[in-house]
Amino acid sequence: MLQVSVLRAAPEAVKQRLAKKNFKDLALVDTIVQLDDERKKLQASFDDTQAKVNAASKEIGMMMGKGDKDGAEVLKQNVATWKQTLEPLKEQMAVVEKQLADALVQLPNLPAAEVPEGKTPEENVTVRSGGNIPTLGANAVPHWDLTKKYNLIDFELGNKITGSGFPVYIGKGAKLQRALIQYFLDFNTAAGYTEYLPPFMVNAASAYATGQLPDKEGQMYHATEDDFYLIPTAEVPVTNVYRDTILKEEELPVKMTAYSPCFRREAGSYGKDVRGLNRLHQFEKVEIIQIVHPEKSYAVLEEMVAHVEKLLQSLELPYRILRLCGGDMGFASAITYDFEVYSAAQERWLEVSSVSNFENFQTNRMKCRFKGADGKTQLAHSLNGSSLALPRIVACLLENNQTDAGIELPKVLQGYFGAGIIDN
RNA sequence: GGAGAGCUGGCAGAGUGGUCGAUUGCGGCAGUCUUGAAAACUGUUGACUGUUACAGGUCCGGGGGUUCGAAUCCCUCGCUCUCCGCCA
Repeated sequence: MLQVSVLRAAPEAVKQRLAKKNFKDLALVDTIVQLDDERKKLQASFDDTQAKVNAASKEIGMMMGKGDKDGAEVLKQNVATWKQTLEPLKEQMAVVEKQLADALVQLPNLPAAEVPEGKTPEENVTVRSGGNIPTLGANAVPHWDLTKKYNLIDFELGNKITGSGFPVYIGKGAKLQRALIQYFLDFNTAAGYTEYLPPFMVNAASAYATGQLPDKEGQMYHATEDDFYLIPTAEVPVTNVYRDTILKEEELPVKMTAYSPCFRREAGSYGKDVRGLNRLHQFEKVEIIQIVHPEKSYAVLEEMVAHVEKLLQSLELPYRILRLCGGDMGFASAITYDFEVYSAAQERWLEVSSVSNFENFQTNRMKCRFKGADGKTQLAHSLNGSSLALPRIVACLLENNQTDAGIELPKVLQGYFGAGIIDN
């Protein structure tokens, strides 16, 4: 959530930047400043009266001590009168504060200067690409045929047990998942990330802190009996490690990585987009998260992009890195790089990672701060990225590396998988 | 699931109706001493809000209540610990 102080300082500049993000309701900025004015006015009036009540109460105590019951009685009358004016003020404040908070959470984060203009995915900018797009033989097939051929994943069985979008990994398919998770975690911890294994359900406060609530409530599975949400990404529990925390400056940067299954309701998608492993209700993902000094967050962003790129290179997959345009970026992000790998049999690019700098948008909501060398407390910056999401990586590994003998695995996975090829 | 105890500042731990936003110790920071460090001594050290700066206001697990006045009394919710039961 944006800081009101930022809006107050330069409302017109804020509107311009919001417009870049394709945000329509720009008048909301003025509304928020007005509500904040009103809030301050009410608060000042309330505080003044409260101060009088406090002073009088103290005096009553002293009078009682001296035995001046009559004097105390007079003051009690005064306090009673003041308190009557306090009640309506309190109610008005509650209303204004609620309106202010409701309005504030509707504003998305401001895009960074280097975010390209644009409204649709077509306007994203390709930063660079790497790897080789393979030329497949005439008998090459998409991954949903390969998983059947080698008995790696049973989608229909998942339908029976749970519903569509909940695949069942079997035999070598299950082992490949385990190999990838372990490889990704090892790759991340080798780069200095501390591994976490977080809860897969969170309470509402945690979901609110990372911005899943209130805007994306419908996208999470909700266990209503206990009011817990199944996590849509490890970002939610792991970022919340530092909710309501004041770090010491020397504790930064905080680097965390976590594997978790991810649960997404993702209603309303059809056809080829959701076939096979392209879009699921449950999938595996390894996430990286950093909490850093505000002055360093953009350098760290580049570091994280390079990290994910190195990981993709080690998997020998053809990839490209996109800088998302303003209109295609997420709500909380100031800048986002998407990583896509090329699915040779489907002949399309699939998103496998998204690396973002949230600046202080998340940390403001979470109250994640640090105490600087000057003794001042200020908000930290947070960043995260997938490193990596499994299903589409698996889709590309299977499709791009299919041969008559079986699926050839990249070198880095062979030790983890225990073989160099997936065959019958 | 049953019974009991508890939740106070980074940590430990006082405080049971009135100058308490909170004694004290540890830790942190600054200084004295020292070639330097340690020890010792002295001072300092919560967050939020508000103001140009003061002042002022709020916060003792969350919420509500009693009272002129609540960390302290009452209600309620949450959590932690101990014992018993059950259990991967």
